Amino acid sequence: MRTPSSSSTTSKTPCCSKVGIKRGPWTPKEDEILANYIKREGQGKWRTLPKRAGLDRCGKSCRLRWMNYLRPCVKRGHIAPDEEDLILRLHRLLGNRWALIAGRIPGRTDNEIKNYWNTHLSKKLINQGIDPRTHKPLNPNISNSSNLNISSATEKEMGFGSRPGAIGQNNHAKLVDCDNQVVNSSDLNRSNREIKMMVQQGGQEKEYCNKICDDEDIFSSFIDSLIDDNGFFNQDFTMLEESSEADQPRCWYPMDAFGEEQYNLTSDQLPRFCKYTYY
DNA sequence: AATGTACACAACCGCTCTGGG
DNA sequence: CCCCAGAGCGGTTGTGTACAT
Repeated sequence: MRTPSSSSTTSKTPCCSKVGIKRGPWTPKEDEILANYIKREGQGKWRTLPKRAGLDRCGKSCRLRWMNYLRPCVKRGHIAPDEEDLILRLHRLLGNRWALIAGRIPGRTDNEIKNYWNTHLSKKLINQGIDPRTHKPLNPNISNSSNLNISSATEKEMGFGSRPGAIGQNNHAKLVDCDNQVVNSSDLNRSNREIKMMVQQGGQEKEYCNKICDDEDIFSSFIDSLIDDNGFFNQDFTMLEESSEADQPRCWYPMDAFGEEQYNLTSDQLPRFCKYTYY
């Protein structure tokens, strides 16, 4: 790890400019002091925490050590195949938003996922002929991604899609914001969270939902739905139908899930994404 | 056995965002 | 509106270790 003599090669001063602040690997004793202090006093006020706890570390270092290593909920060890698949899907949706990705994988930290991505998954994708940044084939001539061992969910397109199967050939969909600008995956948790879905059906573009993602929980559910194999994006849009109850908030759901009968469903019975997609 | 190389991951850095005064 | 401190994020680096020569 870094030693005091190996500090940044730039001329900028490090965050811990104080002489005498210890850097580099944490000792078991330091871990114990930090963990005991946080258990006793709680976390926060990182800048002053080292002094209060009696550590010769900077606040940032303490925070990092706690968040990435000492927290009781941190799960360490081998990344399971299902976790790996989830990381792949989330990265395809969110890009290098490690904290956001980590937030959806219980017990894993952003640092751990970032490291795992850089040391394992990016190389794995490259070996499979996939650009790890775009999740698209490195060689444009290779279009059949089913040979590339990507789950169906990771193939979902956020813009207009035309992938036969999950997205019908004649019905394409895109997510747009309130200005009708296409929302890319990297924009999903940015400032504009009013998203609606535009679906092309029979030559016409229909608006299927809007005003979603007004708060973190709803946005969180929206992300869930995007990465869920059984979620909306895996439905064939040819099966979409609208509720027509005039005096109730209308929402859409895939017909294949409920048949063509009159809907009489509680919110709990609706697909997760649909719960929030009124218009 | 000695040396070199590649890899994994903990830790650091600079930057941005947010909220309070 | 501005300033500042605190917190958090993503990119990068350094070191220990496993493996190859």
